Amino acid sequence: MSLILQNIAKHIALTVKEQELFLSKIEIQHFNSKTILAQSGQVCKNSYFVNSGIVRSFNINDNIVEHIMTFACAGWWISDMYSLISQKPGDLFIEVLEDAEIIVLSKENQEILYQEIPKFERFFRILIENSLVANQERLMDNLSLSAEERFEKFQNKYGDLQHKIPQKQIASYIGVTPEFFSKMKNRLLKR
Amino acid sequence: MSLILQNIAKHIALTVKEQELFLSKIEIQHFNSKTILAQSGQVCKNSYFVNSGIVRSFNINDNIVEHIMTFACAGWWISDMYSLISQKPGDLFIEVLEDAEIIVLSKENQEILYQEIPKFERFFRILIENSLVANQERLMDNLSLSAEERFEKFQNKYGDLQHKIPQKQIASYIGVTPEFFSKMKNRLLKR
DNA sequence: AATTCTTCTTAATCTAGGTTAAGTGACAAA
DNA sequence: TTTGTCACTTAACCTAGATTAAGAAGAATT
Repeated sequence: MSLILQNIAKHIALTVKEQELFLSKIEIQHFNSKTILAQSGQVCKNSYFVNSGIVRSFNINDNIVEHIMTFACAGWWISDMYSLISQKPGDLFIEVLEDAEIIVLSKENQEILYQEIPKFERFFRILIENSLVANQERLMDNLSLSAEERFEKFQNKYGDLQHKIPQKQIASYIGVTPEFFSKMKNRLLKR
Repeated sequence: MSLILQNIAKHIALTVKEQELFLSKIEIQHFNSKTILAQSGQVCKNSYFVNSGIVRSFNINDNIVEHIMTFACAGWWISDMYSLISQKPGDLFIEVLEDAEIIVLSKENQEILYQEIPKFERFFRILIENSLVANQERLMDNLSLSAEERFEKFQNKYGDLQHKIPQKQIASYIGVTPEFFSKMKNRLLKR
């Protein structure tokens, strides 16, 4: 539970009362692997903060091909921002990859937090700024780097996550087919 | 001048006094085409709001290849978010493509606005949320769509901008070489 | 008017990564 | 124990888009 308070304390200072109010607005839940937290075609109602376990978000295009938007491990927030903001049906799935303890913050409670503790505007602004920066970097990487270089960046960003998830999901994240990823990985091992 | 007040009014309501305070914190400047507003390797000190004209941000990788992050036309904000937030040297250039009237908001004044009119936390949070969503969509498009489809999306997003800028910059935005773009365009015309 | 730059084009050739297909091993269900 | 499913591999072949190079036409400098 302290993980999320630490996460908040990095950016804003809450009084004890504010902490209590915040805690009253969230819910801790345990989800098993393969649980779907949000679905393409439906309105996303929550933000999720991962206490433990692994979660991913991805979309599926016409072809049945999955593309991973992001992974979230302990200490990360995850949601379908488009759907959450617009309250229209989104096109992301959010799925638990490894049994997880997750803090659920509903959209309504988030709005209430903004009203009751305006500092949370700042907190979430900073969170989103950081996501935006990370996302812009990833976009540029996809425009200018080779698959090998993108894999290297993935490794730096996610550390040992690579050994906890099926490798076809790493392929999907860096934007290549599982077959090509397998070939590439072997090429790298032989060096 | 009213353009930026409209832009703000879309998300937060300011009193007349607050409007005046805001206006005292910004500066209107006119820049000619080719002016560089921010440079790779330097700390970005401002956010820019385009009143008229066209601006772009891009980076240059080892090879001398440019990759366009975004275009900004009248009514759009543009900056190097990474550098602006972290106040470390960035890797984007921001350049005027067509003579422009631009509102300059310095990082310091932006921080002052947050303090004096906390509603601005909300305003910029919403702006950044929208950028994040747009950026995530573009990332997914780059992972899953062909060059042709990405061009179509560019056209939908930027309308007649395509006739105001050199076509090699469209190529750079969608992530192909100018040669390939030229070929592709002719293929499309022949349909 | 001549020169230089820049943008755009065309075409030949090349390659990173995709597609298809077949096979292996691990493990879960029946 | 068999059947199925899933993750991964290997290999042959294919293609979107890159690279290289050359030339044309307009715009900008001299």
